[in-house]
Amino acid sequence: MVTKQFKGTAVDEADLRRADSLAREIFSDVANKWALLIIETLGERTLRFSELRNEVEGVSHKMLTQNLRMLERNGLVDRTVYPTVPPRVEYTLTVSGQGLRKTVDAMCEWTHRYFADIESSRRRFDG
Amino acid sequence: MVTKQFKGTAVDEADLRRADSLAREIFSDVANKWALLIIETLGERTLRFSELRNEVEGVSHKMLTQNLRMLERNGLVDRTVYPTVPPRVEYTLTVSGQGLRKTVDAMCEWTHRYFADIESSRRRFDG
DNA sequence: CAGCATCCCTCAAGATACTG
DNA sequence: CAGTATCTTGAGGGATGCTG
Repeated sequence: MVTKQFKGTAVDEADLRRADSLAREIFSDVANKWALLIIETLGERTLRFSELRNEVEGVSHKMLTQNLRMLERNGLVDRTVYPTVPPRVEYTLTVSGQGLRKTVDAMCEWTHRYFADIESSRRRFDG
Repeated sequence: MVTKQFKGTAVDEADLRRADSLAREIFSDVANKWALLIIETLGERTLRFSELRNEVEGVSHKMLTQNLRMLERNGLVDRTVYPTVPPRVEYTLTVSGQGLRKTVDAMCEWTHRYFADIESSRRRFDG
């Protein structure tokens, strides 16, 4: 996230600042619990809204909608509407979404790897 | 994050459920903007509270304290207090903290890699 | 300097209800 | 079924002041 400054070169620093603030904005969008859980749950599958609702433990209708819109806006998920009655809407990760998913997978692996450490650290801290 | 159920084996399902809910709790602690930015900022360095405050763009005194406590509790950062006047407190990532940092690095790389895609996707969506 | 406590307010998020 | 809109609440987070 740290942007090199290239001070004294021809690089326009205003551009760098814009890019940096945009990067932080993307990071803020993506670095939140629900977004990451949705990405992890989607994985390589295609799921309907209601299926996601069931699989993402504890997410409300509203939060799911909001986060899916945000992920769609950033081009991380594709949204396909089938104009049937009742409507059917399917979500799937895009290429960039899959890319992010790999990093979320790594976070999950990290959780399992240090699970015991974390648990004991908590006990030490709390006691 | 998905825990295999091993249905019909000797594995105690209650244990699995406890582990699963703990994993989700850890994930919720860690998967938030400030925690990840702090981890990324610390990197391989050792920083004082005030240095972190300056380097983590936009973080308030209170949020920084809260998140550092949380990270300390989970054993991701070490906190060293030098009993001088005025006091000096230094923070550094632990081994597990470094492990998580690698995944955050990957997220940052992802941001830069898909930066242009995301920007254009946003324009398409907003227009 | 770092941390804690207090106050206060905004906005995030749940509940509910209505539409295509 | 999926999405949007409205209302309401309370927790998140800022500002301030005090302490070791």
